[in-house]
Amino acid sequence: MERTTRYSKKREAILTALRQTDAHPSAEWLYQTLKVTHPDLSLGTVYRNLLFFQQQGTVQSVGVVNGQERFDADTTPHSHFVCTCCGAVIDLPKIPMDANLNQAVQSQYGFQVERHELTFYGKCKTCMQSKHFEEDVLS
Amino acid sequence: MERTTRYSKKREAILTALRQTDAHPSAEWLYQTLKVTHPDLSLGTVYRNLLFFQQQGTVQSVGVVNGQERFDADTTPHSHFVCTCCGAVIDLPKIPMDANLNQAVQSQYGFQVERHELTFYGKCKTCMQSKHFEEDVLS
DNA sequence: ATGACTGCAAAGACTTTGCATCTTT
DNA sequence: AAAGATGCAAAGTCTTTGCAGTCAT
Repeated sequence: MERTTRYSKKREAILTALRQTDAHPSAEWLYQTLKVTHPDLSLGTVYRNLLFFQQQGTVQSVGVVNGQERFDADTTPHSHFVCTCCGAVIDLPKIPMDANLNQAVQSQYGFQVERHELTFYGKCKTCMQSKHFEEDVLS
Repeated sequence: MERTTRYSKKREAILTALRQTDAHPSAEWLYQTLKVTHPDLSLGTVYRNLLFFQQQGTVQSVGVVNGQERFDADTTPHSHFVCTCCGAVIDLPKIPMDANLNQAVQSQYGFQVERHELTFYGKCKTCMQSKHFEEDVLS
């Protein structure tokens, strides 16, 4: 039996929120943001729909930052910068991904490569300017 | 006051175990492995020492795979392959990292870039050969 | 009506932490 | 003796899940 998909107001709201931000939010962020307009939203629903979108290919995880998984509605290949100080995840459209690398790994190692991620780590502008020498939140 | 570091048998064992494998193990893996020779080892100690090594720069995290953080005692820049089927993390020494990219991001975006990671995702040879069409364990 | 979707809360998984004890220096 | 390191267990976070009720088709 094929499992059918039905419309859901919450699901639509979650995807819309994810598409309207470039913050690569966590489940918690989406939950807090959407609770304003959808007071009866449940955190479990956010998690369930994020999983749904990932299986659908609509949304991709950009990894775990500071213990929280972060999501991106832009599934086209692009690299990211992660601030080890504040945890911000920022798109780097000017740093292109090399699609040939997948093939290179595939032929040199014999793996079946689906995609790759290019992620930079360091301090974002805001954190660079902060006079306080605070500890990085990331290892 | 400066905090001094003292020798510890357990700490040495943890680092040695991490250096002797290329499996990019999790804390749990190290704990289970070392419990054989160090029956009184505690999982908390493994976590505490992994944090210690990271702050020291001796060990690096290669990210969270399947909910578990994975560690690498090889801190020289190199790329990785993550099997989305079995969770294996494999070094790709033949796929070099481009050290210039850090500088490129730094000058084009104004961030203070410390390092970058290049990670490929797909199926390893073992999982490719498995006749069973099992679900990927990763999203 | 059927079965997908949700809220709620409990459970699960991984990691951190407090405190008494043991070790290193 | 002083202070770091550990064991143990409790606590803390983030995520998943069971179930009864709700909603879309």
